[in-house]
Amino acid sequence: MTASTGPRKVRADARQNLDALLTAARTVFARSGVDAPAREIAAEAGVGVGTLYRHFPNRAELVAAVFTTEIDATAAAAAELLASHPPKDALDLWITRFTRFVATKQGLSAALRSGDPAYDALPALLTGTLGPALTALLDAAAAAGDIRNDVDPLELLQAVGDLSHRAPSPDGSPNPMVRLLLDGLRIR
Amino acid sequence: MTASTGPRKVRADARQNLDALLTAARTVFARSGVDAPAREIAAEAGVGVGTLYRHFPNRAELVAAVFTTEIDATAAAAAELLASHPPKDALDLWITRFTRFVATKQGLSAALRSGDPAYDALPALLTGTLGPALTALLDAAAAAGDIRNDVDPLELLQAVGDLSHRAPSPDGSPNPMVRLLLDGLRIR
DNA sequence: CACTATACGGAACAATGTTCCGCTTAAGCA
DNA sequence: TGCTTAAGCGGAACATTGTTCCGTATAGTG
Repeated sequence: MTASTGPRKVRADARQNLDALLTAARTVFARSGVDAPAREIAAEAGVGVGTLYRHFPNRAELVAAVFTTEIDATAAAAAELLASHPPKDALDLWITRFTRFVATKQGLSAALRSGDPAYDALPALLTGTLGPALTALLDAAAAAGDIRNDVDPLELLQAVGDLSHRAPSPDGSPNPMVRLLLDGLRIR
Repeated sequence: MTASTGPRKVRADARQNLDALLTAARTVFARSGVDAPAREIAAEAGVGVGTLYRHFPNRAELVAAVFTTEIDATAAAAAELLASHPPKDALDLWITRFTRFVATKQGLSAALRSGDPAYDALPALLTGTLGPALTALLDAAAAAGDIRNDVDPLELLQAVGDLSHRAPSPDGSPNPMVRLLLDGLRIR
């Protein structure tokens, strides 16, 4: 028995359109990058732009909504990796995964650092859910004496994002510059 | 006696307008960032947009023209630093200088990696003149056994640019993430 | 089945990069 | 010095985009 608070039920067509928009956005982002025109997404969803903006106050919110699931999964992976690998390996593996996530989303990296207020929601999403995950990894590796402990997780997260625009190499090996950055972290 | 090849001399007002545009662009870029509207730059120069586009085929060319001097100076600094410092120090100092240059130009870093074809001229300018400078520094430091020698200078240049968007700290100390990257380079 | 709040579509608006073109004027020449 | 003419100019006009607005359609509710 749901509370009697709701004045009305959400319209069925509204829910459908919302789903259609998310699906369309996923498709279009993959095809044309995160900067794809709103009209293109609306068209792909078979919906007017007005409907798009009714469901998402602006592009950034839509982008955020589309990637939330994947970001949450990435965050969750940190704990799993930590449970099944030595701290340093867990950190490396997780960073590689994060790198691949960013590199895979055309234009995400650029959007993240664009400074364009239209994309304000993205950094918040990333730091909010990935920040704690990375912090856990860094703490564990630092406790094991593998890496220095004077690095701000959020800064590192941002930095790795900055370096992750190149398409990932087919063999799955991480971006060489990210590797360099991680080497800088290591205590030798 | 100049050659008789020139069908006509460049008009005096054209040359003046070009100077005015460069000056105006420098001013506006400093005030509003590299993404400032073309109209704003034209207005600041007291000139129509048509004139702007007559002198520069697109925004990127204008941006490139404005920064060429400074970029050339930065490239030249490499040789000087190499002559007056141990290789490793020269490298550090130069990177710091480059970092400050990028960080100082609002939006330059974003423009560089935007992938927007409108800015294609910028990476070419940077890699073209700064690439050789950095190569010389890396070669010297590698020869001295200070750093690994398996790093692509252009990739490193790009990476440092990617990490240099934050405003430089007032004390002139380099970006911590750039520092980390350089630590990764070092042979310990 | 009627009523109404919700949601919709898409025209309209604003900002921006870039192109076009009729008018102006500096250079070259007599 | 005055003419001719091509170089150069200004800014309106066009195309693309993000976002807002509003008259119309309709799902939920009683």
